[in-house]
Amino acid sequence: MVPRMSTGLSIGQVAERTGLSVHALRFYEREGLLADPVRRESNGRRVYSEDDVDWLGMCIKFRSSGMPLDTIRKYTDLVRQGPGNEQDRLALLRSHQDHVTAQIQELTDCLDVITHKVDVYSRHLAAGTADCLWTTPSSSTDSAAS
Amino acid sequence: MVPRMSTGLSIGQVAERTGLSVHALRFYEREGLLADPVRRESNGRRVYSEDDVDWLGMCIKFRSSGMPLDTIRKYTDLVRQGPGNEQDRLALLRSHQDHVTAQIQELTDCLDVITHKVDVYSRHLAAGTADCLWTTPSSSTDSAAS
DNA sequence: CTAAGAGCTAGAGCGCCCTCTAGGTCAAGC
DNA sequence: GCTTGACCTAGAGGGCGCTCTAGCTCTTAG
Repeated sequence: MVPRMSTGLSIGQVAERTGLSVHALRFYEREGLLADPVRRESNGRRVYSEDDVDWLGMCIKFRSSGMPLDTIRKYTDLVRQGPGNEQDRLALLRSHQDHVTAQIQELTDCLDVITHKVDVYSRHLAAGTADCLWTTPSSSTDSAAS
Repeated sequence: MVPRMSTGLSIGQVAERTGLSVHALRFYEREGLLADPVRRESNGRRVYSEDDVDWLGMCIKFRSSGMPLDTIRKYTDLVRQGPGNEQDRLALLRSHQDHVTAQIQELTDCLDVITHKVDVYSRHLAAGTADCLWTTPSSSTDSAAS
């Protein structure tokens, strides 16, 4: 089943497309993160399909939203096992969805704090570059901005 | 029994309040993340002030929004140096603000992908638990959900 | 014929951020 | 007096996610 011979990509090409390093690609493979085993040329070189690239794209999304490699492997295993475990996949995805949502919330909270500090400093700097204010390096220095 | 004066907290109490471990608190201190040196009792034990706790709270916000310890240390150094470097502090904060904004964007994108997959699986599971569909464990298995 | 360049494997190394251990002090309670 | 528990220091250890090295094979261009 080689749907498209037309696109058989070398590891270097996949690295370029995905932004992952060749090292990372081999590493991901060793770690069992690829849905199906990468084909090899007669000389042993990896040949990636478009599906592989798509899958890697999904892995990258998972990773960049903080899913540990271990969890990606679990998901991959489920998919590899084939039909019948969709509720497990769904549970895993939902769990991650919750996690990402929580992360966004957390970051949004942090952003509020940071933005507030930025505003305080901006205003402080705008209102007189002369440093007549701010004479005490004590507690008020920064906590005023918090 | 350590009901101190209104402000004078042991490392254990600070750990409890902040959620950091006592190890982490000592580690942060070693790493120069505290605005002013922690006071000590005569016996050498740390005594934290409310300001220290506030500062730590800010560090935690920084950390949980992905600021490396190194950057927190730089910020701390600026604050410790006292007035006169507000534009530097502001630059650092703005830079982090951008970073956090980008992270939120990234996570939001990931969440879209994940939510889409969740929807696909939900629909699939809702529409017949019988697994008459989904017969091929080949490419369509998961990429259909992507 | 040679050299460059891409690929291969196995495994070591690294950066970050804690976390834990060893070995000790001190204060309070039984 | 002895144990318990919170604290101390210095430094080792560990998890994660890559990244890099060593030593090799091929293929291709000059």
